[in-house]
Amino acid sequence: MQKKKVPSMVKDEQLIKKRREQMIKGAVSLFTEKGFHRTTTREIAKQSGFSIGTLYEYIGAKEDVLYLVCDAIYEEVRDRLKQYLGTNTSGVERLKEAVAAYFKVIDEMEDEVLVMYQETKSLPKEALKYVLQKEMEMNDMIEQIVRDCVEEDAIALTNEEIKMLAHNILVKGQMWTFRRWALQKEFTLEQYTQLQLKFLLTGLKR
Amino acid sequence: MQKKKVPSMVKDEQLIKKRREQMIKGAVSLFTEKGFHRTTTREIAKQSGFSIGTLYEYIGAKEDVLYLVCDAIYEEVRDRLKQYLGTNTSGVERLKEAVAAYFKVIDEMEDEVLVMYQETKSLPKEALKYVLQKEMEMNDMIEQIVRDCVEEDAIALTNEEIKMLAHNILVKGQMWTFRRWALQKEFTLEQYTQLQLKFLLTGLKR
Amino acid sequence: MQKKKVPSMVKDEQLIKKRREQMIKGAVSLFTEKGFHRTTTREIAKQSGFSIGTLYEYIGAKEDVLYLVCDAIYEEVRDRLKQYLGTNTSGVERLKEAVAAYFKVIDEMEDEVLVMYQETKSLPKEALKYVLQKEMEMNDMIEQIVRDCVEEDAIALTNEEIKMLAHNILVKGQMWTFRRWALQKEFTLEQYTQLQLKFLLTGLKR
Amino acid sequence: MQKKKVPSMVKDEQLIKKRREQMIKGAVSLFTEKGFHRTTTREIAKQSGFSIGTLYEYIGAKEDVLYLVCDAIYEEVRDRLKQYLGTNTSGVERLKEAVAAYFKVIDEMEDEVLVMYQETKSLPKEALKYVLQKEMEMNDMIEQIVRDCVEEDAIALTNEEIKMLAHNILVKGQMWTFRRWALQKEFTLEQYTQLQLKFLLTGLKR
DNA sequence: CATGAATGAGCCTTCATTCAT
DNA sequence: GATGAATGAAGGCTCATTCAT
Repeated sequence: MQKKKVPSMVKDEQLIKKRREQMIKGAVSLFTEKGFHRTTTREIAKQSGFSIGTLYEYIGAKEDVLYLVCDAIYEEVRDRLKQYLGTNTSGVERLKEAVAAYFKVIDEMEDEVLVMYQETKSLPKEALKYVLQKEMEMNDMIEQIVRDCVEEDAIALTNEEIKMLAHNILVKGQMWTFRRWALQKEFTLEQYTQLQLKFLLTGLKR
Repeated sequence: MQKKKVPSMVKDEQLIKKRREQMIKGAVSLFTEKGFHRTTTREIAKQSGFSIGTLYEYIGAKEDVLYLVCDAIYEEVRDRLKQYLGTNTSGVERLKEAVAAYFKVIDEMEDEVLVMYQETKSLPKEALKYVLQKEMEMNDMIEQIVRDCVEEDAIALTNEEIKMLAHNILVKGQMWTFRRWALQKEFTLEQYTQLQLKFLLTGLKR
Repeated sequence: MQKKKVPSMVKDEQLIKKRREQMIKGAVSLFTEKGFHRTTTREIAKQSGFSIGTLYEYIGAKEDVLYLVCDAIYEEVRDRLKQYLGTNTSGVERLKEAVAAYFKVIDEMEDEVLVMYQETKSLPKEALKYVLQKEMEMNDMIEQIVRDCVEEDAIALTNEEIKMLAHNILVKGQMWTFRRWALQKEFTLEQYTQLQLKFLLTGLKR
Repeated sequence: MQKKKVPSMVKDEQLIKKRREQMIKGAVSLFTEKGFHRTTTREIAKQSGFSIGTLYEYIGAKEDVLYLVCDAIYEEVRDRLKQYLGTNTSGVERLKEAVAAYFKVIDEMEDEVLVMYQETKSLPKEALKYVLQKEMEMNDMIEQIVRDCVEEDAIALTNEEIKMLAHNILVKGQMWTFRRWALQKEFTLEQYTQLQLKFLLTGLKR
């Protein structure tokens, strides 16, 4: 699927990038605080450091901001994840490292992930599809890591089980944010990671 | 915490109950389709089968509708769950049955649960607290079932593990709705239940 | 001009009178507190001791309540004034007594007079005319008393002066209510009366 | 007391002033015709020559319009009055001129004064206080003129009498508007002024 | 006669978007 | 490119009035 083209009146690609970065940063903080719908375009413009007129030089509609935000977050989560993913280990160990890395990324980008997670549904259909595809790519990344384990005979899983496991891992990451009101009261990230890994893996080893 | 009193101009308690049931039903279908913020009070009234004026005879503000919806869903999930929970089995078997029952309830109330799940954050602070508490009660219910298993020596878990497991089970139920775009394409409820039970339990047995 | 007919669904004239008295009493207290426009018909009904449905059995529209209130107040002011007006004196003495009596009535009915005074303009045209006519009758009453003085040669005034004096007296009564935030801080009714009489009369005597 | 700050989204102070002047002009004509409560914000916007959206760029709430109107009128009355007040005369003559000037101003601003006079009570509490204070300033202005006469030995009055006289003069000005339905039928402004001056002064001279 | 639930026109206000400067 | 004043559709909510019981 094509990356959605967010329209801009401005030619200078460099400038577009810069302005949109300001925008995303401002928007995330506002969305975190009051959600997408309760945030006005004026507020976004102000928080981004420019006028409402300028905001609309770089987007076509308010929803584009949300799209940009979601897109950027996915990108960053993926990039950071790749960075953390040392490939020097293998088998279950690699899976554990991957999960821990994923959780770490999520924790670092708590607010962003939560926003993305809660507001995605407000995207217009086209954008939603695209973002959902990004989510599936994330899923595929995780799935691949699991699949590697299986192929290395480190664990034995059917194809369906692999898919399910990937979903589970993904959600366990997300729930660290959307259930933080309960989880982060009881566990540190490390505890959370260890416990979840235990639940995830125990019995999976040969 | 006190149940939030939603104000009504109408005195007949019976009627209030009836109208609010209409309201909740209408609202859920709309919230499912377009979300809380994109749904107008006029639409809610119409879908509920009465006028905008009448709607406001039974609520004080739009947010009250959301609260009523969330409250009703929790209540119904809990009631149905209790109904399904046959107490004739014990140990791990009982846990499995409970999880299956819980998943079944979630599946039956898909739309409702999804709405509640996605829109809860739009509640005003007081109402949010109350609803979050309901969520914790659900958590406690699951936790108790797990705890029973542990006390029967059916499984061995630390206190923290019990808590985490309860969270996991709860979320695994919810994700059936909020990831349905992926999960329900690949799995039937039965498959989903079986697979999740397998992941949940394998290795937990003595 | 005809007294405006306020429509009623009820036949029993006795009952109409009773209910409307309740209504006027309730309405005055509410209008005093929040003004005609900010008072709802529901509030009037409640304060009057019956339901909104019953209210509309005795009036045709909200404005009728205001009309009824204004009419009743004029009536009462006039009645009380007549009562106070001992006819045993004559000349300037009688004028002074009349003014003092008038001021006393105003003071006793402060709230009512103020309401009438401030809300009259909200009456529908027809009713306004009628009420304004009542005001003119009041004017005439005062004028007559002044005119008597002149005819008795107690004071010398042209016809125009008589008219103006009547207006002045009337307004001096009303201002005791609508400037009470200033006047009643500085003067008692007695002081106010004495001072105003002095201003009114000094120099008028032969 | 601080002048109430009416909020505006627009930054250009010059523009704010201009728009608010349009607004006040439009609002006065509407309030005169139908009163504050019966006038809608849309009507105000239209009459002012801009859209409802623009109206709200210059005020925070409908009541602000009323406040702006009242404030502006007081200001203008005071300014005009100062202008008319030639200081070349003294004693009773000066008082007479002042009263005549005041009446003239009132007559010129009939509608405005009447509006202010009748709708003041609809102001929110804070604004009401502020406007009442303006009224007291007016009072003080008149009082000072009277006091000057007394100090010049032109007339002899106790302190209380001075205060009362100021109130009387003020009200005699206002009544020219709120009793115009009667007074302006019978008198021209000049006649009214002469007669009132006569009543006011006769006997006050040494 | 009394009641009060139902109605919907209409109000105030917000805010995404445009466009002249 | 940047600005921010202008716009008006649309939303939440109120309340005078009606009418079935």
